[in-house]
Amino acid sequence: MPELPEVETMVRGIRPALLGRTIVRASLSHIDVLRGVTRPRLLRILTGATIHDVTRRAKHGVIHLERYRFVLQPGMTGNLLIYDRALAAAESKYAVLRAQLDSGVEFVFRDVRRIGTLLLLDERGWARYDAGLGPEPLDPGLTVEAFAERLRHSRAAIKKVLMDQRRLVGIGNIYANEALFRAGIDPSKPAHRVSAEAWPRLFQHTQRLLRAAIDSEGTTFRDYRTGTGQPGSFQLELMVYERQGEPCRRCGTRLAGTHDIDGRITVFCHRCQG
DNA sequence: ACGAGGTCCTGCGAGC
DNA sequence: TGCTCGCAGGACCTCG
Repeated sequence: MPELPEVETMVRGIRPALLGRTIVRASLSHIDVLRGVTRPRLLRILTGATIHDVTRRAKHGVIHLERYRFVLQPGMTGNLLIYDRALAAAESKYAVLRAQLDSGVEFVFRDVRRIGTLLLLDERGWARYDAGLGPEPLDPGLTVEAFAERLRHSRAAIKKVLMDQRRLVGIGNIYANEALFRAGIDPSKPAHRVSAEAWPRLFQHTQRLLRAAIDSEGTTFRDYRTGTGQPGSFQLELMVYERQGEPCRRCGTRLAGTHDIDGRITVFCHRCQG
């Protein structure tokens, strides 16, 4: 489930191969991933386009073309991949978008479940898209005050608020669970009741967690791979996610699992996250 | 304005 | 063995 660290890793992985390259041929196997653009139009614009930059915004990859930004939202099982060889049958089966570069390398958006989406935005569209997203948690300009201010007014559970991309981007279910454990905050606590002294802790642990996960090239359970096809390794460092029923790594208490918040699996330690 | 809940997708594993 | 069903969840939508 690509969240900020996974998308950052994929973008870093594909960037060197894409930078300055021209797309000589493009194909799209399913149109249900497209938003606001038709297949003929997308392929017409991609073909012959030169890639000026590849960046990340929130949990999305952004391929900068001359007049457009091509936004790839991996969703749950989406991958941004570079191949310097022919694809095996199993690899091409789920290759939703394929783009041959003038270097001979192939860029692929692979997505088994196709919850992922593709957007082609002009400058106005990009501005609207960007404005609808919250700040980047690793932006050096983001202060603890601004972080807390954006989250603390909601009456919803802090875990749900932390995952709300309009308030703060990049955090999904895995890192929300992990950040709240590391900060010692009960995931079900309404955000407006989180204590003043807990916000700096949450801010610091969230940043530290995301940086560590990037260093480990993300968390791989099943589908996620780096831009060059390697699994990440942060799954080895998870404290709570996928560990319900197992002992807390800090105090040994049996970790609780619940679907009570936003219908998503929440794992936490009753003792460490009182 | 805000929050809750439904929908899209397919592979996988549990249960019968 | 072979089937059904529930679940995984990011983004987006509608409804209250």
